[in-house]
Amino acid sequence: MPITINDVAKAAGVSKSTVSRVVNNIPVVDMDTKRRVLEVIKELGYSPNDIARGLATKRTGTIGLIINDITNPFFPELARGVEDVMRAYNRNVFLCNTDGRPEREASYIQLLFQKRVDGIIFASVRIGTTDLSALAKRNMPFVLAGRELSGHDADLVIVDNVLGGYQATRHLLDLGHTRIAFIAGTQGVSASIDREKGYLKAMAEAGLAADQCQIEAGDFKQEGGYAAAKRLLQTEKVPTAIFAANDLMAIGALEAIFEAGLRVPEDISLVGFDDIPPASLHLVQLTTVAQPKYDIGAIAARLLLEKIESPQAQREPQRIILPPKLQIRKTSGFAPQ
Amino acid sequence: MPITINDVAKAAGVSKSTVSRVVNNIPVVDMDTKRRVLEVIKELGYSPNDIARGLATKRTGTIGLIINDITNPFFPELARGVEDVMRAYNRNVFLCNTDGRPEREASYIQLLFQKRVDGIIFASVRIGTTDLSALAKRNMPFVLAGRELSGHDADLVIVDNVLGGYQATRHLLDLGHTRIAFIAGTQGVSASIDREKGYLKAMAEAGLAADQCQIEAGDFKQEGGYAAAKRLLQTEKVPTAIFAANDLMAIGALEAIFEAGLRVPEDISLVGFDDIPPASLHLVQLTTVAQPKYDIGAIAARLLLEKIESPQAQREPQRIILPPKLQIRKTSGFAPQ
DNA sequence: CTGAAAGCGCTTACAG
DNA sequence: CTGAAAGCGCTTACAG
Repeated sequence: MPITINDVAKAAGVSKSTVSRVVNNIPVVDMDTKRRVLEVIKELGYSPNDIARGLATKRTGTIGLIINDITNPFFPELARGVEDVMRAYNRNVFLCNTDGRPEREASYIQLLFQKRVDGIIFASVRIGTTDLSALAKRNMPFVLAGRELSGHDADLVIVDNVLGGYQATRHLLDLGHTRIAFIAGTQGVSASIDREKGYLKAMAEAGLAADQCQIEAGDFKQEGGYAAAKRLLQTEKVPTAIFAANDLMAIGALEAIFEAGLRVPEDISLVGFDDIPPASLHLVQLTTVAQPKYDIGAIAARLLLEKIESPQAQREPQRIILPPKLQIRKTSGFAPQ
Repeated sequence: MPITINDVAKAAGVSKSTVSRVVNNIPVVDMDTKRRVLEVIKELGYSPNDIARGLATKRTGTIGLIINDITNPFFPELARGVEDVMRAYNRNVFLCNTDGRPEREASYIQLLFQKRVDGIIFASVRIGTTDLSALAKRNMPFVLAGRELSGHDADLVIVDNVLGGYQATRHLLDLGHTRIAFIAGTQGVSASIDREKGYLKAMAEAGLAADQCQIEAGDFKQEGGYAAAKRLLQTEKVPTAIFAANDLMAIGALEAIFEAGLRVPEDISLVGFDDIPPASLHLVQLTTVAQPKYDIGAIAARLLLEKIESPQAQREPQRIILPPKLQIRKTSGFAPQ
């Protein structure tokens, strides 16, 4: 049996109240008794039961991190960001993969409720409205990371997707391209919509009308990027540059381009978004718009801790918008004549 | 305030004992009262407090997953494996990154104790002996995934590293190579030692004496592979093939080889180990020995659940050895004349 | 500065 | 089949 606060109290000749006070560093207790209790704790190897503490205080020191899939290279860095700050505050984080499936998200939220987590971070997942009201009903603190939630202003931290899309397109325009295609991400997702906005804005500024824009549907996955690029290469006016709404699709597009026997960037330039680790591989060298993935996670974690610490503070939801950073590598070059 | 078992009991006109019984599906309770209680539960939206339950039962339904770094592409799949089976059993998993630092590992173990996890999975981390005795003292169920622990036979699930090393080397020998170098992983780690054993065995079988083997020190990281390959390329007898103890180092080696102006596989063949996602990228196409990463995680999770469910069963520790699979891609070819 | 007591929300023998 | 009671290991007013 693990030893409890009672064992310590008995051995130190004090009440468990005092033991509790020294464990929680409540300054009232006498120097000498504190020392004695501390000694006994060390001697017995006592470590407090956070479950019992959680029942008494209604704080468990745990949070949930809900993501699509840790196997998608966008997420590990973000997860590290949240874990690192949570660890610094002695919090533990539950890893929850939903694969973007609403029923899984709902059941995970339910499970996290039962585990009485102190809060939840939703990273790049779409939250259903029923889930949202469930969160509200329980008064569960949460923050959004990497994706907006239309029609609901929650605390969130994201990159400036419009600006990022603009930067990518601007870069291509500066290289002399005019036939620039855009491969969109999953339909209806704010990240894709905003990157597209940036693309359209840059195109318009360059005097290229909307009907000169080519937008191809994608899904944020490698296969979707591959298929979209394939379609683009079969159009009458093959673009000289492609901006893909994320790196996974850009990598898929790269494959399609090579299969078609074209060179990058001599024949076609390519720009992605995210800067996932494979993008910087020596063999890939993808030009892309980097998101501060680690920071997104870390800042979201700090924001959540704030909300947990001062739940009564009915302050406005915070929207933290981080700057994207164009990372020029080898897949973008001057437009062919 | 969230509603409790007492609220349900009152509303249903029964004692909380019966509510508890229907919640836990204990078959004794009468059909009608069960139905009534179930109705009230639905109506009130009651969900049991797992913290309180945990205090009473000494089971929290949580486990810890201790890994080096989720950002290392080896781990996400393994983590998915454990999470998927834990989710299927309504368990939650705490993600713990240690970066291989012993003090972090120790403090995480401590934290997980306090959270009263039901068990711990250690994936590819070295467990210190003090940590080991702490686990034993607390009677904490644990299993090892992906790495052995010399001098202690715990439950573990790993790939057959000796066989994998043998397969990789054999493949190179079959292609006519004789000057085959090996880039080792972190010193003293069983995975590296065993892969080297497989390498030496294959070399010996081919009649190549130990003094014809070139072994270069590495660290399982990309930079280490890069540096090791650089050194190999500067030796008198540049090898015609390199077997790196993992893919990250193989990718680093690839970079060094290209920088030296050599072609792969025409000038040098390269084989890795693990089959991490970047290895299969169209642009990389690394020949490698695949580990069933997902399965390692999933099987470790099942093993841990077994241990948790029947702690008294003093059965022998189980050693589950999974077969590796040679994945031939584009970085290995016939030896040059 | 310290202790006794109540309470957090469950489970589980023990009676009936 | 059901309920009253004790207990899980803490915290936290409340007295003193």
